[in-house]
Amino acid sequence: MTVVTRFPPSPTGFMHIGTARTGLFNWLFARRHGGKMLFRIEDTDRARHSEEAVAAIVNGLHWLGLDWDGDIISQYGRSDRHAEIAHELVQAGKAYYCYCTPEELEQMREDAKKEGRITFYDRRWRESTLTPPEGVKPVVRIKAPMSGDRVVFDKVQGEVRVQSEQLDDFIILRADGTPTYMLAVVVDDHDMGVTHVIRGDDHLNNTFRQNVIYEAMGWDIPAYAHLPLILGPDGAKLSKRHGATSVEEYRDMGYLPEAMRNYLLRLGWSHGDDEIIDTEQALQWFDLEGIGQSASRFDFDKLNHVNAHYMKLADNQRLTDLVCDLYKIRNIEVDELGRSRLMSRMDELKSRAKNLVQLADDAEFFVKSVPYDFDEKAQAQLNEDGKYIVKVIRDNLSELSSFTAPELEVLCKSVADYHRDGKLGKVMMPLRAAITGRSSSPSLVHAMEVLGQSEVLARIDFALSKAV
RNA sequence: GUCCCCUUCGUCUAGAGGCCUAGGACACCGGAUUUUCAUUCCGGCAACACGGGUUCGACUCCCGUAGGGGACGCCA
Repeated sequence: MTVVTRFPPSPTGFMHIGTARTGLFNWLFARRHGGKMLFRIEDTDRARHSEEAVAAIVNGLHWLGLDWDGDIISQYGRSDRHAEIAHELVQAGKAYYCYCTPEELEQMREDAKKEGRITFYDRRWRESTLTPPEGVKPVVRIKAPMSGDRVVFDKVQGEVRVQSEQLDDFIILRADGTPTYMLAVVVDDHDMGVTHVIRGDDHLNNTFRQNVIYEAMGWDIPAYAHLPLILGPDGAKLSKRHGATSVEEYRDMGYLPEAMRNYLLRLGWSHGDDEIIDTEQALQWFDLEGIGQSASRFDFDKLNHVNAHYMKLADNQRLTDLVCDLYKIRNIEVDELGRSRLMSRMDELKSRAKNLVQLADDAEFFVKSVPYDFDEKAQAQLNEDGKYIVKVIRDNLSELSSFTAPELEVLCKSVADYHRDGKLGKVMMPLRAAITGRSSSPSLVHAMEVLGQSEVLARIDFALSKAV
């Protein structure tokens, strides 16, 4: 049997991080078994049908590096088929028309609440021979079993059992003839040949309802795997106030897609003590057995750590492109010279940064040119003492015939020996402030080499003329 | 409120009755390296929610309590 999974987001206009993880798991499982992952938009509700919203999800998926098989299916486009099944069930006596008014339902709901029941519909039209009231468009309800236990065998949660009394005759077709989600998922999953339903825990209860439809139609029930939810760092449901909830936000914060995949994978799935698991490895290891049963909290520290790891592995050319994209957003023009400076120091830059934004901050001085700002700490470095030593360095620098890192280091050391008791920091810090405008930077002598003699001298002159 | 699910260091987790003096990773603390910051490398702190069973033996199995999460729509 070929494995077929599905990725069925609601078109909300962005891709929630939980949706992304579910997508990743479905994708890994399908690919691992040489199967397919289908992509379906859950838009039975006409109001949800939106091209832009779909595009946002597609972009998120692309960025994450996941793909799918076949065309994107719209549930909205399949409503005739859904309605057909609903009517078939009515014909077969497994579903029926219900003419209850919203008021009647509201009343039943209140009564149920009073009695502490989970179900509320009293099935008054189930076997009714009453004449339908005038002018009321009926909904179609399915006949749910009224006694015994219902059981779901879940790949993650194990055997889950519930009493049939907990299920009522839920609606499968609305009064306007459109299908409800419950009907649409089942019909679509069946028609699309889905073998494994891997989805959020919040659907576990729905599974019992959906199985009623499968059974009424005599269809095979797929394997289920319900993933525990991702919570915010404080244990509450992950929401906007925790920071980022959508994958595009993580992209904008400078995380790499391969790092997100690794982090998301480990959040709720494990393979012994392995922590760094790249996608290639995951494709060989992923299984449903490794999925944990409890909800997990999103931890930025760990994400940062994983991301830093993948930053070090990333291709320099690619990182340079990504950083230049960030500079573009910052309105910083990067010419060929700037690019080549970035490239030549990328090995060091990427080993220092936890994410792209940090890398961009760290390397900004490479792409800026002479009038630039000095941050507070840099200004403090350029006091009388600082300026004095920078001036000394400047005089020596201008006479240097070979402007390379080793020689620059020797020079700085000798200046430190001669003027500052051998304390190299006393020399480097003011110099760093002058050249980069900041109090911390990558290796200064290497940076100077890359910047070149005339640029370094120009920067020093600028700093000396400007600093207080 | 009713039903369902969950419960190992602060966090992510390993653990399928004796391998556990409970392992790893992140974070944190200390040390080494370093021109700053960061990296890197060592070392340290830190958990089986609680109460009952079952068993020669329970982190592992069962029951209960507490806590957390989810579901209860003509939403998905």
